[in-house]
Amino acid sequence: MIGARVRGLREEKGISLSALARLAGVGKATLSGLENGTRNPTLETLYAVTAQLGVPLTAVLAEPAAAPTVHGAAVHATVLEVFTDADATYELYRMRVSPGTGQLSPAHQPGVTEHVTVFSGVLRAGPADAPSTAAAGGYLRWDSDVPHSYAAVGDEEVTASLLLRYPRR
Amino acid sequence: MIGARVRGLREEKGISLSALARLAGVGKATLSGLENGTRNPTLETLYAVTAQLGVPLTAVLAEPAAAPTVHGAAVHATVLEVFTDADATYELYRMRVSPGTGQLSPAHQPGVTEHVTVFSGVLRAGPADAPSTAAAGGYLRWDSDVPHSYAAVGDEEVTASLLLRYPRR
DNA sequence: AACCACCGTTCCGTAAACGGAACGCCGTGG
DNA sequence: CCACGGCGTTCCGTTTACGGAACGGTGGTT
Repeated sequence: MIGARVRGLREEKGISLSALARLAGVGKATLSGLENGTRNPTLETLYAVTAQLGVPLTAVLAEPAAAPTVHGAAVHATVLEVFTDADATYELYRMRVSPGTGQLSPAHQPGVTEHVTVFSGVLRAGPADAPSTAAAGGYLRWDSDVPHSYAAVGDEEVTASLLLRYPRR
Repeated sequence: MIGARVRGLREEKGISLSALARLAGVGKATLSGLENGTRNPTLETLYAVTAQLGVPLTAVLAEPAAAPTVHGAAVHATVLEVFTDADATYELYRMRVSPGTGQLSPAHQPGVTEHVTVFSGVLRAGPADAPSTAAAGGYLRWDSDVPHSYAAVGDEEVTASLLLRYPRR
């Protein structure tokens, strides 16, 4: 599954397995085995690869505790970073919302807030009974202790960053 | 360096190397080598150990030093992601601001905007002549075509995400 | 003292992750 | 048509991370 993430990131960059192996200074056999999950890579190997992909190691490591990716009818989100401090835990996602049907998410714990900055497209999101709208460069924030919705306005896919803040209990 | 973190976490728990190795199901030689940095562990090994320590893998992984970073007197930022679409280019940073002296950044091109979500601490930032303040969970946004400043309020380090938006010219 | 339990390191044979080279496959072009 | 280059996979010899067993050191008990 970490192999799938590496492969996904690589294909997103439009670069071949051979080229990435060359750039990262690892054997093609190594990278092939890593992507296919038939090897158990060392940190050194994994770091060489992720560094060339321009992402932190954490971007490809599955977190059993927190939901690494959130899938839904319209929303696809991948974790960029998880951060914990004395007061709260933060999860930073890269989010895509497909045009068409929206998506409804159930309520989180009280105190949880969501913060969205829109990269491209127009997003309508927030509490299910009172969503707001933001275009590229815009920002939305809401308390997510009630059911909330996400939807792309128009027929363009929305790209955004989503920050989830879980206060310490 | 990752070995030092593992050792620190283990000693924090007041548990011996032998005991942790037994719990995690790895050899004492393996754990010893890992803590002393004389081995280059596989993911499997590292995960077995961190799981017994009760921390996520990310807790012991050093921040990727090879990632592009922007340094300043008080601000330290690393790129998480760069994204380009038809209208603009976005750069998403993880940012830390040290307490004490603030930092002044020169103006960017007209139309460039900055968006900050604070993770921890209290940040005062924005146009140099009219900065705003935000605490953990707060959000700031400003047009950065004028000189702008960043400063930590109080003596706690600020952690935040910074999104820079460069409209297409 | 001797004994014991446990500590962390080192030694060593085995298992496996490594890189390089070969392989088959597929578009391009002479 | 058949080279040719680049692709991803597989084969294979080398390197090295692995666990078990020894080792010396330390503190507690009799």
